[in-house]
Amino acid sequence: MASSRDHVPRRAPTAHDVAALAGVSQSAVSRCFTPGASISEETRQRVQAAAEQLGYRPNLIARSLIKRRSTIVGVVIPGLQNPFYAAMLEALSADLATAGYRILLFNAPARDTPDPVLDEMLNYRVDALILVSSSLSSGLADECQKIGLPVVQLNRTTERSTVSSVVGDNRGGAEALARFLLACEHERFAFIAGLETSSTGKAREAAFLGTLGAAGKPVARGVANYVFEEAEAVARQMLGGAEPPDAIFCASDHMAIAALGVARTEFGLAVGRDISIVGFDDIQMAAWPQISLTTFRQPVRAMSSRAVAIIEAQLQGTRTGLSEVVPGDLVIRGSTRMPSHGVVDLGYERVWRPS
Amino acid sequence: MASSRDHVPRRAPTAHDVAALAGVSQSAVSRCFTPGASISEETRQRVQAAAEQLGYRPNLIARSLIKRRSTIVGVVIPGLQNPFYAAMLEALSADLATAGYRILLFNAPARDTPDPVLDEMLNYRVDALILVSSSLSSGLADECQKIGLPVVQLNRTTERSTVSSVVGDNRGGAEALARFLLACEHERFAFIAGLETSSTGKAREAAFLGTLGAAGKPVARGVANYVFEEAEAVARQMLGGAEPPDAIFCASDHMAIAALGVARTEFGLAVGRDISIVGFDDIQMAAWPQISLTTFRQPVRAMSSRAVAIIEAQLQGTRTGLSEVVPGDLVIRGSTRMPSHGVVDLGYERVWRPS
DNA sequence: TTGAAAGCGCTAACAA
DNA sequence: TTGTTAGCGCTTTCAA
Repeated sequence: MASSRDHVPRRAPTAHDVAALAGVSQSAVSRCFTPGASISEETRQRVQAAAEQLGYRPNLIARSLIKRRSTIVGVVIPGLQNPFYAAMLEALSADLATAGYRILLFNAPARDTPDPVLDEMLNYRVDALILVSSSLSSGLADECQKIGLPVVQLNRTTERSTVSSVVGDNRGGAEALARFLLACEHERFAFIAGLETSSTGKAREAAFLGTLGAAGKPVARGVANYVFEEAEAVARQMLGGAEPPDAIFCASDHMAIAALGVARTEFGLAVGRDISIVGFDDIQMAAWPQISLTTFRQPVRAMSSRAVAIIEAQLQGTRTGLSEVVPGDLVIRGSTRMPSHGVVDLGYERVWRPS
Repeated sequence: MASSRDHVPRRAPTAHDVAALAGVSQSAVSRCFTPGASISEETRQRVQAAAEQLGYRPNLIARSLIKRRSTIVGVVIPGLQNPFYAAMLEALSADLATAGYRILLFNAPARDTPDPVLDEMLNYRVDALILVSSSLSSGLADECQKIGLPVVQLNRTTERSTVSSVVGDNRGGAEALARFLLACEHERFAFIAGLETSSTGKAREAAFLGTLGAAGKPVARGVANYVFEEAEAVARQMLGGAEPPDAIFCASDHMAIAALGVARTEFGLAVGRDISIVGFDDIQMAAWPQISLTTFRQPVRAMSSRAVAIIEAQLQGTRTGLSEVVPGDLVIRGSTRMPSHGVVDLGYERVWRPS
């Protein structure tokens, strides 16, 4: 049997312990670990040696308590199974790290106001909150504003003046897709919606229907809640119907890929000829050769860095309730016909930019 | 100009403020927010009312300091662009939330010992550390053990006795894939490796080469560092060579899908007849009809929950350095030929279980 | 440059 | 059941 002494969990050494060993005051130890502090080279050496010997590491929890800054940002984000969110989290992680922040993560299915969760985050005294595809209740929004906590919604708009938001160009993108499909000379249109409650989804739908309506085209509609399997089911039902659509716009790439699979493998359709299918986001997989999905890009990196920039601005000054729209491109791939005008070849990809 | 008074960020109310308003002691307020504490119904009401009025929320930072428990677990995880890691993070998030923990996230490219990062996490006094596909330096491992901090490596093995680990069945899986490809009567084998330094990758490669070697089959080899584009390049080069392989094992699904795309779209191969391509992980996309990749499954949910269970066990007792292998299945899809024996149809999927 | 002392907001004995 | 009293580990005046 191994010596049980090996397993005794000692408490971590404190600045006090280091001070005692180095023969200095505890505040000297603190100064040694504070960048701009006034401390002699000799003391610093002594302290550093003692700290090393003991394996001392400054307790950031204690520091946060005193400084009233945790350098932690709370990030609330839904379904990482959707590559769009995974990419967004990766971007946020990089941008926040650069700005000197850590992420306290909460990953949960998209809901409108995950209040109990947010309560938790606020109790941890995060320095700011980033809500991806979800929004704040008015009570919580007021509270955040009262204590000066920056909040930015990513991929959701809000009418609350105290909450900032960053979104892709939902209106412009959906309108472009509608015009693009018209340019491809399609006749029977369909839209597969995500969540009924999503401001983002509603904006895309309104712009798509509006543009098509102005051209005198009706649009069939289904709802798939941003769920892959539900999108398959909706597509299956649409394509199996009496007057199947020859152009489908799915509110996200993830759903569009589901529809694509159904059209190709279950209905044997030549996607890009018989039928065009488009999505929204431009996730990584949209560019895979087996997928090759035409879609409107939401520039994840740009959206993330704008969100972080807004937080930093809000943490400095007093400006609040900023709202930004990040523009994107309509990327043309193999899942659609090629229109006769507006196609611009950038070399590594084709985009649609009608005059 | 709006009244500047609107923007004054007041400090958040403390238990002290609540106590003053409610006319009780500060400790009464504390008790009111401590589940099992002894407090009269009347006081609790008064405190609750005051707390509500002020918008009080207990400061968990202060609580952590005193309790020496943060209820935060540090998670270090690489490339969320790889759906395997995104799924793993989602699973960890769910399991840790159930166990009452929050996640302090660090997302960075896979390296062996991201020490500066880990330093940070330890300074935040996380209650435990989960390292996905990366490992601890011996110095840090010792330190963690000294202060009784549970560490578990997920998807990496270790020889350090103080660090626990949870991995999929890398040996068994790679061996099964080798035997499977032999049963499919392939002749010219190739292996596309991930990172040369990954214990997981090495185990897969050794088992694959070993099994094939025992059958007298040589194996061509390339390295793609788990990067999609690199895998495409390696596949392109292999398939364009003099004696192209008719069976390729990629160390991850992500790379296998890259190879699949090249084989299908660039070389016009009938994958599943001319050539078989297999991966490892069974990510969501492997089941997409356009992909349909035969692969060995790493059960993400099971791995995550084992990791969390180990942490909880380690937090309770003294057991340390546990090491678990979570079994998986070889899932047969369209990217391979169908062997003449061992195929078991489960209804929703086919797996390979030779007698 | 240094140390002493007073907290940051809370929990946990200990008395009352 | 309550209030009083020490701290948790650190930063930050303030004197020395």
